[in-house]
Amino acid sequence: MIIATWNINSVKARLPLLLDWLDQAKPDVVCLQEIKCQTPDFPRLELEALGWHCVVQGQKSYNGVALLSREPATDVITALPGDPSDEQARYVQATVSGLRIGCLYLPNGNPVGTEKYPYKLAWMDRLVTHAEQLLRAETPFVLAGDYNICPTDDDVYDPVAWREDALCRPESRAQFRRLLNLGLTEAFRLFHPDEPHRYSFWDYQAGRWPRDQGLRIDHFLLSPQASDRATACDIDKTPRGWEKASDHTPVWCEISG
DNA sequence: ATGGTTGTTCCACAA
Repeated sequence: MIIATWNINSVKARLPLLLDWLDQAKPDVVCLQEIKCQTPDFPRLELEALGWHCVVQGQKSYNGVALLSREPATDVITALPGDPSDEQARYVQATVSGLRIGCLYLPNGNPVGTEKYPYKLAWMDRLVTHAEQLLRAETPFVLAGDYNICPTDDDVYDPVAWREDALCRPESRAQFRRLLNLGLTEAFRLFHPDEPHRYSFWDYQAGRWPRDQGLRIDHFLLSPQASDRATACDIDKTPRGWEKASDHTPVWCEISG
């Protein structure tokens, strides 16, 4: 079973590229972030006609997440628990073929010094609490998405320039490590322990893509039972080079059984 | 020090 995560930066602007990539990569589950549309405006009919089941949590203008699956999705959750007043569409979760899959779009947190940064850290508090709850069930799960966190300096093209950014600050990285310390495994590093400078995002500005100056911020965190079954994880750079590309490229993980 | 894009919406903001 191939699970992919892709921040597509508007599902409407990116639908042709999404359909091309689904056709050639043939994933079984796709976690999408930044669909940037309200739920009724999601291209559900087009995707269902191609055999996809869709779980969608949209929002006007910003954010928005969706989970596509070849097999039906059950036990759907459309918000991260822990703050009923949070109206930002950043989390959906469903069970597909016995595997529980969370699709998340973690807050960016910039500029640090505004309310955006504490919102990010508080959102990660809630994610830690939610992961603890999932672990108690002792069933395999995957938390996939745009974490807006560079876990280490190896994941940044210029660590000094990015040191104070919300994606790299020590408090952000400490929150990410709390997830690992629960017993979750970061899938890309499991299979690529000695490959610094592998990125999943390249800014549109300043020639970052042609110079390969990127960040690795799209991740898979695996529960112990999911980690046991993981067979591969990699970044598919190809779609970032296409015309009208998203600034993120897909990351995928294979889970056996 | 500067660089200088994209999508959505409205006359900026978020990334």
